[in-house]
This record gives sequence, structure tokens and C-alpha cells, in this order.
Amino acid sequence: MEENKEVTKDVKTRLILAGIMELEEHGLRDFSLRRVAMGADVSCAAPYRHFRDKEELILAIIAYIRESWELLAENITTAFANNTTDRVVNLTVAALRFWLANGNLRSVLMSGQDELGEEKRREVNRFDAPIIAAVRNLAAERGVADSEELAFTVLALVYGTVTLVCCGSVGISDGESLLRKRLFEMISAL
Amino acid sequence: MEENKEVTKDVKTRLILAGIMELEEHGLRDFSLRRVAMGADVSCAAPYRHFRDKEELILAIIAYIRESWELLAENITTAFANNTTDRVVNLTVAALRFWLANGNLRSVLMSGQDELGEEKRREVNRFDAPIIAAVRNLAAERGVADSEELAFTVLALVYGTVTLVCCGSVGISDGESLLRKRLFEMISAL
DNA sequence: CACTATATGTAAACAGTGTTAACTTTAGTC
DNA sequence: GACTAAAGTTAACACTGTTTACATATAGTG
Repeated sequence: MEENKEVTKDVKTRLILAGIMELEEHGLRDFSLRRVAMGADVSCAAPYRHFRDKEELILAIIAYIRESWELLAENITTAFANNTTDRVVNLTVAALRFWLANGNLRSVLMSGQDELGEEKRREVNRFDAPIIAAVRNLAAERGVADSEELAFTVLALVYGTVTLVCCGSVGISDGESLLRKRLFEMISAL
Repeated sequence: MEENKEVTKDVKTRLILAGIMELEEHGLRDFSLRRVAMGADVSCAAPYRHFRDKEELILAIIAYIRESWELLAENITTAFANNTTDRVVNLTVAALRFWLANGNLRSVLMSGQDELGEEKRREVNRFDAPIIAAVRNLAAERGVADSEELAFTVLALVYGTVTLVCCGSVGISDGESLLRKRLFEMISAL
């Protein structure tokens, strides 16, 4: 018999998967590269054959998780193909839930003064892309000139609600319904 | 002559001040307690006579910085004592600037999945208190029933704009004017 | 095939970290 | 003065990220 554990995958993806678990278990603050290496059944120096840094592994983890978000966003986009308003609202709520479910990822990307390099910045923008696109469609439909401004307001409401829920200033369900309500108000006032 | 450096203050506040500098220079991620101790001209074990953890020192730093925010907020509140709308808007913009200027503090408090303990949560709420109070006044003036809901929307816009500016999705001046505009729109629609 | 180059793993070490334990000093009180 | 508690020190422990030197296997080339 071969190895009975799933040691089949190459080391690189094994490190990424172990890294995701590490991120979930210990958060970003206590993220230990050595523990990730152990989890992937390799020596503590092995990661450096595949990633320059601990940081680069984390970037790879982000990219990996982002794919799941893009898949989800794509599904929502097609599900509400013939209703631009609902498309925006549902994408928005989905984003809220996604960021709350992946709080660690959020702290990697939006931790503040990290001066976050160009690579990270591009990562964030990729996350926002589906919502921006949906807002652009909505703006076109309603004949709104400045769709960028509208998109930023929508995104601000999303990230703001995320922050407030994260800090416990408002419960998750209240945050969600409040977000929905404000979005509908805003859109119907266009 | 006494010591020519300002070693007069007691060790505890010296640690806090050195900690603030450490936070500004190295960010939260590379915050080194040993370096703080060196900066305060004490041994690396000395901090443990005044703080249980590295974390507790950081909490003390937060409380220290918060006082400056509360002072600022108080000034703004009295400066716009006879204009509730301007009071809310200016407090809001000041909060935006404050959080952007203290990005590290922000990442301590709102880093996401940290499960942030009751103490941290209370800290965050204390930061929000001035804005919530101002919104409550505004709501009373306009006869708006649910002032909490309104306050959360205002705060969501603040924190959302902070996030977007932090991630470089929008410039600081654009973010500020966008925030102003949306606030005025919202308030005038009451 | 022999030889080489490259990729990918390892163990061992280094400097730095948070934290603790044992010890010394200092200040105040009976 | 003797005793006690607070507040500092040094030395150590168990970690961490990262680098270096070394081993091995694989692929490509003469």
C-alpha cells in the first residue's frame, strides 16, 4: 500500500493547505512557519524551497482562498443575472459573510500601517472586483454617471459593517439586515 | 547634574512611551517587548513587573492613545455645539483621520478573528462613544426614532472608508470628500 | 553511459523573541 | 535593626524565522 495519508500532493500545495489550517487554528499573530512545515510532514527549512518568506506563503494562501470567493461571486452573479439590484445586494451580503468567516485573511490584507506592498494591494482589489462590476452594471442601467463613487460607497458599507461586527458593536444578523436596508435605500434613491 | 535624559518618569510610563515609539516604528507585527525594554533603559524582564503580558502593555498603549482622541473629540464637540449636523460630520472626518494616522492601533483592535477579549471590545466602543453621542443628538433634533441604527450606519461609513483608504482603493482626500458627501446626503434625507 | 546541473529535501546553526525563575537591591514599617 | 514587599537584575528555556552546508534524486547533454 502507498502512504495511507494523503501525502500524494506535491509539497507546495501541501504547505498551502497546512498553512490554511494553521491560519484557522492559530490566527495570523501566532502563525508559525515551522508548525506549517511539520503539518506538511517536511523539515522546517523545506518551505524556503517553494516560498521566499513566511510572507510569501501567506500571500499564496490568500490567493488560494480568493479562488473560492471568486467562484462564489460568479455563482451569485449568474444567479441574479436579470436583476441588477439584487445582484449587488446579494454579492454585498456574501462579501460581508465571507470576510467575517475569513477574519484572519482580512487582518492580513487590511491590518493597517503595514504599508502593504503592491502585491497585497492588488489582492484586495481582486476581491472587490465582482462587486465593482455589479455596481457598474447597476449604474449603467439607471443612467448614473459616476459609478466608481457609488461602488466605493457600497464597498465602504461592506467593510464598515464587517468592522463593526468584528468588534462586537453589532450582531451579525443585525449588521446584515442593516446593510441590506441601507443598500436598498441607496439604490432606490438613484 | 541629574541624568540629562528624561529618565525622571517612572518605569511604567516610560515603558508605555517607548512602546508607542516601537509601535510607530515597527508596527504591530514586529512589536518587540525586549526592544521596548531597551528603549526604556531597563532589562528585558522589567516589563513583567508592570504588565502581565506583552498584550497588556499594548492594551495600556491603546488606552494612552485613546485619551488624545477623546480630547480631540471633546474639542470638536464643543466647537460645533450649536450645529448638530456639522458636529457629526466633523467628528466623523476626525475619526477617519485618526484611524488612518494610527493604523497600528487599528490593527490591534480590529484585526479580525482575534476573538478580541472583552477588554479590547470595550476599548473599541469607547472610541466610538463621541460619534454615537453626536448622532443621538442629531436624531433627537430631527425626531428620528432609531438613533442607534443611524449611528451604526455613520460608523460603518467611517470604518469602511478607513479600510478602503488603507488598502489604497481610494486616495485619502477622495475618501474624505466622499465620506462628507454621503453623510450630508444621509442627514439631509432625514 | 558518464557527467553535469538543477531542483528539492535534510540537519544544524544563528540571532532574536516572549516568558519565567532565582537572586539582589531598595524602600518602608514594626 | 529586623522583616517584608516591591521592583529591578541576570540567566535560562522554549520557541521563532531564516541561512548555510550538505545530501540526493532527477533531467538533460556530450
